Amino acid sequence: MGLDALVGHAGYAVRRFQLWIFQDFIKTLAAVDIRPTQYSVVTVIGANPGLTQAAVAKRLGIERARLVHLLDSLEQRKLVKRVPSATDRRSHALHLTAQGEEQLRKFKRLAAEHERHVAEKIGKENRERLLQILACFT
Amino acid sequence: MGLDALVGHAGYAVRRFQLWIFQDFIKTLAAVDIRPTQYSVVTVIGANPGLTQAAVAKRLGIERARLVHLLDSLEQRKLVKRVPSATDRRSHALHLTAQGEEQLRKFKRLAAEHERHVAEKIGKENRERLLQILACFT
DNA sequence: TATTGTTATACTCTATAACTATA
DNA sequence: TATAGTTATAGAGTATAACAATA
Repeated sequence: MGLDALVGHAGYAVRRFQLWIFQDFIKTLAAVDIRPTQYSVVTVIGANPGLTQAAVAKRLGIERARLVHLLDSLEQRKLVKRVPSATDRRSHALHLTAQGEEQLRKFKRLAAEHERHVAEKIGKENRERLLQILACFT
Repeated sequence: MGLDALVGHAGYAVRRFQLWIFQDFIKTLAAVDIRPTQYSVVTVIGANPGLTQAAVAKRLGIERARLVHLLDSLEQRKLVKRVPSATDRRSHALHLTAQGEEQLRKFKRLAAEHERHVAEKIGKENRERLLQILACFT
């Protein structure tokens, strides 16, 4: 069975690849129950303590409304905390808890393992090339 | 604001790229009201008339249950028809209508235009490299 | 007036399970 | 018993709009 025009479409290949990569990520981090979006949120807060919700949402391309629920869940799990902002009473400063910092190190180790799966799948050099080509989207 | 570990993750870049590419596809084909998944279904049926629903679903990595609704919509729009199979009364042979064939040519012209947008965004050679790297996922 | 976080709604997509009619 | 198509449901993800508190 032929795919005809789909073979020449970057979007089709990228979509299939993205599905594979997310499935592997979810499986590799299943023991800590962290999904790709959760990982991106915890990582960005860990690297930039004190950010507002609006700033995180904008940087990661997530809707503000969706981030509310993501943070609710992460806060319940004691990984993240919302601290009242000192300068703007509308906004929250986001921080990792001590437990969040500790867990993040574990998440990163597992994410690195996932990344090795990617390298095995498409080749180490191809993975590097891919990151270079798509650097403008990060 | 830094992304920390996210910068080195292929999955993050691929996800952001995929969102961009789908948005451009949807916008470029808005005049004919065709989304990426619909395009992939019509294209595969056009290139392989007579396929069963199960075969299309498996080839494109779509759930059988979801394909039912996709085909309902495409059939209502007179682009696709379900023909009773001659050999297996459980299954349908999928075909494009005459109108479907005609419309598909228009879809392909617009999809090619979208593909040029991709080439402009990441560069012609990078697009080629990307297709080569991800060929194993099609 | 505009922005922050929140709530609510709707629609798409994904993942299942179960049903029917066939094989 | 297994498979093809269908129906139904639940959970993510996306896209909006609107609201209260605050700037």
